[in-house]
This record gives sequence, C-alpha cells and structure tokens, in this order.
Amino acid sequence: MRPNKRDELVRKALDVFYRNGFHATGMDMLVRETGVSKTSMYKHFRNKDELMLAVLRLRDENFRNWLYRRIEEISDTPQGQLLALFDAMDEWFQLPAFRGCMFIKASAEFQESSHPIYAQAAEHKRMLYDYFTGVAKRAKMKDPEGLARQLMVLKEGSIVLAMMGVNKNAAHDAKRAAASLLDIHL
Amino acid sequence: MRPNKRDELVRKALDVFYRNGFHATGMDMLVRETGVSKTSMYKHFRNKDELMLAVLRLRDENFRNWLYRRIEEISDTPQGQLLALFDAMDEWFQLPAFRGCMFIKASAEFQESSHPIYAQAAEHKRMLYDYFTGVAKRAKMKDPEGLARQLMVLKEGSIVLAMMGVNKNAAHDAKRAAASLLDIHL
DNA sequence: CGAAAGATGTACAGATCGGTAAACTAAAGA
DNA sequence: TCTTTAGTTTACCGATCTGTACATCTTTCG
Repeated sequence: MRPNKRDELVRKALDVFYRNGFHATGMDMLVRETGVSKTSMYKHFRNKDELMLAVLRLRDENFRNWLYRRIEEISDTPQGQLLALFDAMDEWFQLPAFRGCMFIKASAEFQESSHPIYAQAAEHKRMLYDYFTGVAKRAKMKDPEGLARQLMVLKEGSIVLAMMGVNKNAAHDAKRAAASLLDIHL
Repeated sequence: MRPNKRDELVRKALDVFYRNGFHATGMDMLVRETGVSKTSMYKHFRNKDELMLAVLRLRDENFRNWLYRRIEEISDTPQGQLLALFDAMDEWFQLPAFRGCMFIKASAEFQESSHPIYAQAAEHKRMLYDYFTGVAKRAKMKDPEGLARQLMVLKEGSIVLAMMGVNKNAAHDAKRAAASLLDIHL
C-alpha cells in the first residue's frame, strides 16, 4: 500500500464524481475507471463515504490553491484582488470541463446537516469567506466582514447561473456589482 | 384513473424528492410514502424521469406563484418590489422546511445539458429573470436587463449560502447589496 | 344481474447498489 | 531463502434499483 497509490485513486475518483455526481457514481464504475480491483479500493477506503470525503479534501486543496494564486497573479493590491476574484471565476466558467462547484453539488446531494460531507462542503465556503475577509481588511474597507459576505453571495450566485447554463457570463455581472459595492465600502 | 389522483401523487412526490434528493429517492420509497401501488404509479407516469419532470413543473408553478404574490404584497411600487424579493427570500430561508432550491439541486444531480430535467431547471431561472427584467423596466431603471442579471446573481448566491448553512442571513446581505445597485441604476 | 373496463396488489425480473471472503501472485526485507 | 505485505482475481452477499406480468378486485354501464 504505497502512499501515492491512494492519492492517485482519489485524483481519479475526483474526476468521475465531478462529472457524474455522487449518488450516480457507483463503486463498480470507480473500480472500472481507475483500473484497480474492488478489494484494493476497499483496502484504501473503508467505505464510499470515506472516499468521497477524501475527494472533497483534495478538491478543496486544489481549488483554493488555484484561486488564491490566480487572484494574486492578476492583481497585487488588495482592492484589485477583490475584483480579480471574478476574473478568476470567469476563467473557470469558460473551461470546457467546467461543471459547477463540487461543494454546492455535494451539499445538494447530502442535505442532512449532520452528514460529514455536508459539513465538509460548508467548511470550504467558510474558508473562502475568511480569506476574503482578510483581503478586505488589508484593502482598508469599512465593514470587511459585511463586504466579504456580499462578495460570497456574488461569487456563489455567479457559479450557480453559469453551471445551470442560464448565464455563462455571470462572472461579468457579478464583477460589475462587486465594483459598485467596493466603492461604497472604501 | 381520476384526473386529481395524478396531481396528488405529484404533490406527495414533491415533498419526498425535496427532502431526499432525486437519485437517493427510489420508486419503492415513493410507493410507500404515497400509499399507492407500484403498478398504479407506473400507470400514471411512464417512468421515474416523467414523474420528476411533473414534480419540477409543479414546484415551478407553486414557487413562482408564491414569490410573485409575496413580492407584490410587500411592496406596491416596482422599486420596492425589487428589494422585496430579498425579504421574501429571507422568509423562505427561515422556514424549518427550507432545504434549498429544488432547481439548483436538480441541475446538480442531472448535469448533462441535454437532460430534460437540466433544461427544465434552467427554464425556471430564465422565467424569474424575465420577471425581474419586467419589474426593473417598470421601475424605470437604466439597463434593466443588466440589473435583473445582477439581482439574479444575488438571489442565487443567497440561496446557496443559506442552504449550505454558511450564512442563514444571506438574504440580508444580498438585500443591502441590491439596495446599493438599485441606487446606481436609478 | 352480468359483462366490459379500469384500477389494484403481489410477485417478480434483471441489473446494480455497497461491501466482503478467500485464495492467489508478486515483490520486498530480514 | 523465508516471511511478510500489497495487490490481485473471482465469486459472492443481501439489499435496492427501475420496471413489468398477471391475477384480482371495483366500478360502471347495458
């Protein structure tokens, strides 16, 4: 049981779950897609829930790392970074592989607030909120928490409208709204 | 096969799907909850997809009727109605039975854009967009379409944050943001 | 009453669900 | 070389999935 084997399984399972959803993806399918045997799969993960949680942890790490890096590449001032969020979102939405936010979908499939997957998904959003609060403070905004909450609303809303195919340019609309709100909070 | 029997089945199935999700709810469970036999169920609906589509149609009718009525009860001016949207959202979020938006969850579970359930969910959001565009026009806003798109972003974002348990008062934050945007579009 | 028509319950088909038992191979470490 | 360990295959478990065949019950109409 080499340590990187498990990581490789999580990486491949992430793709399948992201494309197919959680309930709709069976362990048999994952076994087929990863090439590993079912017994080996259950050597690495006690059950499907544990695999899904590992997938969400990896997704959280990948996504937040990408987003923070991209935001800081686009702008080197805190104010600029609060807007750069929506440029990064737009880049994400335009990817052919874009299928919405995995955490929104996870909490849509596991709605009981006691379920660990629900908790994990919420935690991801809370960490993003904390990050934006920090940036808003560095940008000398008044009420940085309130601004961060508003930016979160704009971010999640644009994701939903892009994922539902209602408005593929929702990030632009969100950015314009964010720019107005930033002026007010300056 | 009385005509109201089918409607009653759709009404009961709506509750179960809304609480439990689509893939996680089996026909056996629906048969148990509705008290009807499986054969009768399949007399009324050719398959599960047809039942889910009927459920979404009913949900669309119920939700839009409730929202439009409530918005017009809260305010009788077009400007006030654009803000009343978020008061109505907050009332919805605070209901104990609140479990998020059924259409967001539907498109999260059926992600292929060719799937009729995905299409139906997107259509619901488009009809809401058309409604807000109309109200924005009546409120003499400049760029009513752009404003309606921004309000949609705020609305969907607040739903997601409320359903994920991240911010149960997301409607307040969205309303404050909307008020600022309205000033700009006046 | 008696027959046709419609709705019902039972019981099941075939596939797939998450998960496991057991016997095997391959390779690395002492 | 011998033993431990990782990973394999195969076959299976009981439950549940969507969907159906068929016999029975109810209703309605002549």
